[in-house]
Amino acid sequence: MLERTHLAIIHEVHRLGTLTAAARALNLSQSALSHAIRRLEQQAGTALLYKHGRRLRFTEAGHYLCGVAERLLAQFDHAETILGAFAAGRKGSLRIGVECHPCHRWLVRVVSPFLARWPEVDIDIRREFQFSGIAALTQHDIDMLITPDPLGAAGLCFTPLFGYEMVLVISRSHPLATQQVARPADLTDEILLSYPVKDERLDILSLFFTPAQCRPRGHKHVEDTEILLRMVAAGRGISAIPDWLAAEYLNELPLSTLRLGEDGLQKQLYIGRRDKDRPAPFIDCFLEMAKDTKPAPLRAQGTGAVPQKS
Amino acid sequence: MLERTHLAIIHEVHRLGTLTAAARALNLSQSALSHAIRRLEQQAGTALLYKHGRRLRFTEAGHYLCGVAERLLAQFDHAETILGAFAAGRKGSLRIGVECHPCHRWLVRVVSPFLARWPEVDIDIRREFQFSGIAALTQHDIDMLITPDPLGAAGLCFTPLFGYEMVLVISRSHPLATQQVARPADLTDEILLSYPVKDERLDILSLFFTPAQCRPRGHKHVEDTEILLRMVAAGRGISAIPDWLAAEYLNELPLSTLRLGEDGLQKQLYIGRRDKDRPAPFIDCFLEMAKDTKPAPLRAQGTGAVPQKS
DNA sequence: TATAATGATGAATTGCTTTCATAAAACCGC
DNA sequence: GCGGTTTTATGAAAGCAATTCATCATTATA
Repeated sequence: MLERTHLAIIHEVHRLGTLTAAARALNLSQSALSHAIRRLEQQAGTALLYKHGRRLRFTEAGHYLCGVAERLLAQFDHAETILGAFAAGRKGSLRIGVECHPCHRWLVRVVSPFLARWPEVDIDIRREFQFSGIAALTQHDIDMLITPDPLGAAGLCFTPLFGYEMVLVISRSHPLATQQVARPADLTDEILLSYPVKDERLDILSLFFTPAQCRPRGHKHVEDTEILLRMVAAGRGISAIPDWLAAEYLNELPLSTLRLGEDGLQKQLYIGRRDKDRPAPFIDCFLEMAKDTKPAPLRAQGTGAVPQKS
Repeated sequence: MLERTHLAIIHEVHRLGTLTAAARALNLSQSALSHAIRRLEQQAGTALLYKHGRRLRFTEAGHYLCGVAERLLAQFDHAETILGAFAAGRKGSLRIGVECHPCHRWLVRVVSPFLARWPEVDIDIRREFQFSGIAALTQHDIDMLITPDPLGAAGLCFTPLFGYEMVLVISRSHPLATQQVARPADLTDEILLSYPVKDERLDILSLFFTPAQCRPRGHKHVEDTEILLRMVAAGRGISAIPDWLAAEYLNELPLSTLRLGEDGLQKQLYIGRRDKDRPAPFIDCFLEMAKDTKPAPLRAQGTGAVPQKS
């Protein structure tokens, strides 16, 4: 069986011209090389080298193998370099799951500088999970989960990123736009626009409407934030989004924000990972960068909700 | 050091899912694989596999190595196949030296069918040698030499291919065109046209003029047979070429051929090789095909020389 | 022609790989 | 939940293949 050592021997003999020199270069005895080549020749069934004077020359088969050696040895070396990068924690991939739909905008602000700092790390962002984000994390489908709902599961740990408030967005021409606070009963005649997520994962339903035992008149799913907010601005529905996300659109679109209930709908974003993951420097770094990247808070405005400390 | 066996193990574990199955496939014990992987991981400084339930899953580094394995193992397999072809004598290269300029036309008639029969054999034809063709053969610069002058040298052997006669070619309108035989003294006023070869290697000089102690009025070198013969046909000189080569042009060009001296200038073409060369089937085959490819003899014609038995 | 350099070879040794025996963990069916 | 089964991990012993050592043969060099 052709082995890497054989290729190394062939290569060095070709490079240095003599067995003796090649042996020195490989920290082996001349005898070892002679034996090794002989064995290889017997296995291959063809000569690779022949004596010419007191030096060695390559047969055709030997020359061929020489070319193979050059190519393969380079690939071995490269593979070991990459493996070294893995070992040093420079290289890797980070599959990030996001359970919070509007977080995408914030996430790209973390990812861009991260990619610049860790050129050998690949990032993959996933938003769809077969069961839940937590399950995907435990099953090693993803390496990190960004979620507002840190459901405990064995072997996972969650780090808080920042707090925010879910606010109601309505058209600026909406009758309620003059109020500061919205109550469930005020909204029973509205159409709720939300990301395409199961009802139980929509805070405005589970934490606002349901406790008050009422619900909006209708509910439609919209995939894209921009489109969702334009529909709200056009008076075709209401929605609940994080305050910092609303902040980004208040100048662009005729929107107003209202607090959801007296105390507001306070949330916290978490980043979760597996406890036992080998501590890769770039993972820690991603965490640091994520923690340091706070979204711009919602500026207080006439008809808007008061922003929360984050 | 990353070895082929490591790659094979990684590959089989990936393919079959469990160490036990991979061990069976590799005719090794499960323990051997476990130890081998552990060693590799320690050397690499990074985990490659981790337990997930009672099975194994790949880490990122492991996955990377898996890709490396797939590529490298394929290359190893391919290299061994090629080596097998060398061993079986299907593959190789044949560097053929030609010391007889006009033989090129004959040689292509041998080479074309040979290449079709031995698709894995490369042929390289060389006509220029640093010293001589014989030297090139002994020094392994070429593997075969086609020459009319089998100068003995230790370790070489020559096989006769066919006999031929060097004939004088002159323009059909030349005064001598009516004769059958040319004598040196008849040609002292002519311009000799020859291939660009040293004088001592020109038979018409060393075997025809020099013994008669005379020489042609002038001597010019022409590289290309076609051009050389067109110049002869135009009356701008005379030349000596093999009878079978002349035969090919007698219909196309207004040429006449004359015997050089009473007995003609008889030659024999040989193919030489090194004694100790491993007997590659394709080399023997080339020899057979060369022996079987006789050039078309010169048809007897009114003003031409009588063709020799070959 | 003596000398140095190089490769080849056989026997002894070394060292790595493999196996064996066994433990530990995890899944499966009842 | 609890044996039974499947799978990996591990330490010690065994086996085997690669390496070395000592030496010879050959060839180039001064």
